[in-house]
Amino acid sequence: MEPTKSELEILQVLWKHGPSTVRFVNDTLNEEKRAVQYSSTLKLMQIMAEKGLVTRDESSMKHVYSPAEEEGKTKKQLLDRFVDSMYNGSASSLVMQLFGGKNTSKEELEEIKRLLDKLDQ
Amino acid sequence: MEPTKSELEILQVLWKHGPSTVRFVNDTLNEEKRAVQYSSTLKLMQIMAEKGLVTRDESSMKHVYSPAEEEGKTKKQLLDRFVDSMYNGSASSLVMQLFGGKNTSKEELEEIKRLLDKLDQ
DNA sequence: TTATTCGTACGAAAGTTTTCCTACCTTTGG
DNA sequence: CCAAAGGTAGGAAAACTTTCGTACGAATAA
Repeated sequence: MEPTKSELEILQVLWKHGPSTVRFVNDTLNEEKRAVQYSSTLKLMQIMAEKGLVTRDESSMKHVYSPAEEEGKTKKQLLDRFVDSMYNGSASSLVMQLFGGKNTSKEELEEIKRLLDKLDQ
Repeated sequence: MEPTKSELEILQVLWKHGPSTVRFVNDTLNEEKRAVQYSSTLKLMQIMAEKGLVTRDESSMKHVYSPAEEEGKTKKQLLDRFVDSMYNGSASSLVMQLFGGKNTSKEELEEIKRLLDKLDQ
């Protein structure tokens, strides 16, 4: 299923830091993103567990939540959806949009091409 | 302001076909996307006019709606936001995600590199 | 032991987005 | 002229997302 905006923020924390408690996720969100109450984060993570976006280990009193899907898999899925809805499925259109502006340096373009070369082998 | 998902669908129709009536947009959505009532599309487009996402010409009885912003400008904005929230602002991460999978052909990669070369000049 | 702290669960409510019913006006075809 | 078709406006409601107060049990420290 599709994570919402807030759910995605929580997933990012889990992907970055590994299996975590609600307390940890909430603290991280408050540091890195925005003020939010513990009970709000808890609620959201409970909903995510119901939806199957995360799993949770209830063996200890402090439940430990883990992402249900790999970061790459979920992100690729969201990216593909984005490309479909915005660029009619054309990845190269997206790339042009991304680098077509004036604010892309020669160096950055070279870097990208180098990365693409690696893929090519 | 940020278009919502449905609003974006409407903008896409307007960008693709130029200034249009509600009737035309609604028909197009029903053909290309999903079943939706005329009055729903109307309402949405009225809201978009209020928000300033579209302008409308009321001189005729059939109001004609136009996108307020250029397609490229809006899309670049949304794309940048996407890169920020998903890839921590790293465009090359996104590109890797996009082409990193097994399902990218050599030809497609070459095509992309050719396009990047053009930008480089 | 007992008060405090920390955890979960639940429900309500607020905010946002989407949908559509209905009233009412204008245009059009017969 | 009159009925039918097609247009806008507005409000209500449904659906979805987000927030948080509160109850209550478990752990902890004094």
